Amino acid sequence: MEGYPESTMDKPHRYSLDEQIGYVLRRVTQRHLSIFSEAIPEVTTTQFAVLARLAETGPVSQNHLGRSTAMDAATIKGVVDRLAKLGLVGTAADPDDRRRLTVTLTAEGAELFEARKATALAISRDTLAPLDPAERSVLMALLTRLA
Amino acid sequence: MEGYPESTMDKPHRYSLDEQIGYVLRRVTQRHLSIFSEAIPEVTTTQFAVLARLAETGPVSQNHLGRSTAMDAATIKGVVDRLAKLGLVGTAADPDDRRRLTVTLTAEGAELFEARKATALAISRDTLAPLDPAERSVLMALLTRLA
DNA sequence: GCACACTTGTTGCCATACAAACGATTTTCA
DNA sequence: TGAAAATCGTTTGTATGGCAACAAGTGTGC
Repeated sequence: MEGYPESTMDKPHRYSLDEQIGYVLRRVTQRHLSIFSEAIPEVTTTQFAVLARLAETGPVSQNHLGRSTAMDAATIKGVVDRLAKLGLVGTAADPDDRRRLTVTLTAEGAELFEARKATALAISRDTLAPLDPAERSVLMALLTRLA
Repeated sequence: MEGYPESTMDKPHRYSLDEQIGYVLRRVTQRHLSIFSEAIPEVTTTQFAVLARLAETGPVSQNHLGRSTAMDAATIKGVVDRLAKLGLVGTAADPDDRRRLTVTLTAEGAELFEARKATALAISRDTLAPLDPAERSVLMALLTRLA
């Protein structure tokens, strides 16, 4: 029971919303999404994540793509559908496994990703702008351990 | 380095999705939401945030409540509607300003909040569990500066 | 006193996010 | 081999979260 003043026994448990990790995470995420959509209006953050992963790994099944981008099967389906409608990815049946749907980056998708890559990196920097370089490293290291 | 000039020099700009702040934030948030819904299935994180704020400040207008919990006017309406359906908050017209809708914590709402307060604090601790106390303080301080 | 600007709440649309249920297919193993 | 288990994609339902447009009410300046 070490390290938590204000709790553990029979104390009143003051609850300060503004100091809760979940609330702070939500606000930081909101700010980041705002910066992103301002700089890259063509696609959303999750859509861009899918493009980035496809550019990294090449064609993969839809389910596998979802797992590698931290998306539920239902969620990745919606994202892929919208990217397909935008012409940025294509889908094809897998001849070896008829359950599988292989997702591929189209030429337009690859082009858009390459064209916005530098901007996306700038967005990450802008999100972390209030911190100095050393603090950014610390934050990223700590956050990564919570993921 | 102002603006988003496509690329400062002509560097290749490697883009690693897993090292981007937005992606890490999303994954940490997912883990937190999972811990929360497991421990407090009755309401969602945003709904609990509204209960907490109401418990702190007493009755307020719906719009003001939204601003003080970082929610869009459209979002806070949905949250209040669902909390009202659960009987945890009540709404009443403001006699002085007929546009205003005053939101109040009901007895059940106040009771639920008091009963789950300690659990909610435990959820915050669980989310930060992979870090030691000193690291938790650093993370919260840095994150707060990004909000 | 009155046009104009602002605020408040509402609605609709789109995009995640997850749970649950389902059909089709593939794999496993008794 | 053949039934059970696992996987894959889909659909539905619920809940955020943002944007845009809107009506109604309030306030201000002239």
